[in-house]
Amino acid sequence: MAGETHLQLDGLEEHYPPLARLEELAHSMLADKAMAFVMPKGTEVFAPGQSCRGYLLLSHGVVRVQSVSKEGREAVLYRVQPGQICIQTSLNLLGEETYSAEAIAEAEIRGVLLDPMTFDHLLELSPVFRRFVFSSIAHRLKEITQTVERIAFEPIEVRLADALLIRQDDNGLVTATHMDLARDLGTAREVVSRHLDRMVQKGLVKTSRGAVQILDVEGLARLIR
Amino acid sequence: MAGETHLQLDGLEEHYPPLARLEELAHSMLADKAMAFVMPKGTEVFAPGQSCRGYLLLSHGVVRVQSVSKEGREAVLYRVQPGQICIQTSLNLLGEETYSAEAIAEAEIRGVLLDPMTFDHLLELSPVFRRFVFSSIAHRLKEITQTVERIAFEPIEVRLADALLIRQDDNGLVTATHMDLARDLGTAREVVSRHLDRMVQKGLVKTSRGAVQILDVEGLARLIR
DNA sequence: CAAGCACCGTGACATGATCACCGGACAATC
DNA sequence: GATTGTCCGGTGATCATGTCACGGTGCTTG
Repeated sequence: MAGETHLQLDGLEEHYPPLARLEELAHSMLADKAMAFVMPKGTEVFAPGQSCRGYLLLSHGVVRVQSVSKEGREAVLYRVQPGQICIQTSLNLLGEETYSAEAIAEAEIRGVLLDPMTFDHLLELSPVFRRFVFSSIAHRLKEITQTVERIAFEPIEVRLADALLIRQDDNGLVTATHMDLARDLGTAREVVSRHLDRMVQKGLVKTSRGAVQILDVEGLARLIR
Repeated sequence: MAGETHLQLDGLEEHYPPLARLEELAHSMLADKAMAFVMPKGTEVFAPGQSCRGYLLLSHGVVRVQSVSKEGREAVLYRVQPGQICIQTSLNLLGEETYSAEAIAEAEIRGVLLDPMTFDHLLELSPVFRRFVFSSIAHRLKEITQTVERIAFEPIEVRLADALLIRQDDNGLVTATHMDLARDLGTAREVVSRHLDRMVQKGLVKTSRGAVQILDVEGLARLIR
């Protein structure tokens, strides 16, 4: 049983080495109280109204956190990668006012769930855990700051090239509709279509229904610089 | 001496009541180790390169945190109000990569400076302090999320009306150049000038060199809804 | 008072957002 | 295999915003 629970932490430690050096007491507490979870791709980890009771430590998969406007447009704030905390939950836990962000699992996600009390205890007794939490928060804040910069200052073409490079698989294939990409960038579908057109003209990509095939990674990367 | 230091905390407690209920030990530690500071209006609290060694707890004044693009355009990320922590410093302290945000005192600021070690000790021994820190972070994250939403979804007119209402003094006077307002919104001066023109046409405001006089607060507020 | 500078106004143009609409691709069904 | 409905993508018109290149005006300083 203990072995099984310990196994659940391995994924975390792999992505965040310091967690492997957790103090004896903290480690056993984490292994004891943390509840492993698996959620399928597409799960809404948290939504504007509903609050998720606990802190999520991610070991596998990616969570997209996005804000939704009244008119239904969306923009990605940041993505939570393995080895990080989904601190958005702490907002809900602290009973802040209504909050218009939602989190969606972009792939199957795995990790552990910490109840608020255990989280607080770990903060209290483990300097290592404190560093882990704060570096996670720092990373989050940095990402969202870069999001602001991109939306405010970068032209769509650059942001689109960026999104394509991030979403490509091993073969340079991006499985996403124009609408998906538009949501990612916080813009409209037509705008994405037109820019993809230009990229096709330049021989950078090839488009098909529901997917974009990258032909020239180097060329896209040059656009960004 | 102790009395004097205690006095420095009063401002904080006033804005964040829970801090007044700090545990005995934590309170004396805070009073003992925290260094009071006063910085004049316009001080650069931290800049992209230079890192400020410590955590700032603000009791008076406002700090504007903004991001700066390569081309020199700026956009306000959020403002730190009295009773809050300037957590941006924690980013620098954690040795994250270069960071393109800067913080500027919009008025004379006062508060206390906590060295990293004391900060960590307080986190360890005081549940109240932990709640304070996390609610501060939650607030920050919420503000910056709203910033993303505003930049991505709100038309300039609305954001300008918002900025004017926020910056007005007791008499409805906004002491700022068009350029200042443009920086606030992350847009260009000309855009602000033209929108102010329209507001003048509608009788909402009156403009003069270096200042905008609000004539119809209700009208501006209606624009925002 | 002359020069310099900060502040503001303006027109032309490029880019992005919005709206309305269309046609093709795909899946499910009969 | 034909029919139907839905999702996906293309297109033109129009408006909002950003960018560029000016020019003017009032304040300040020598």
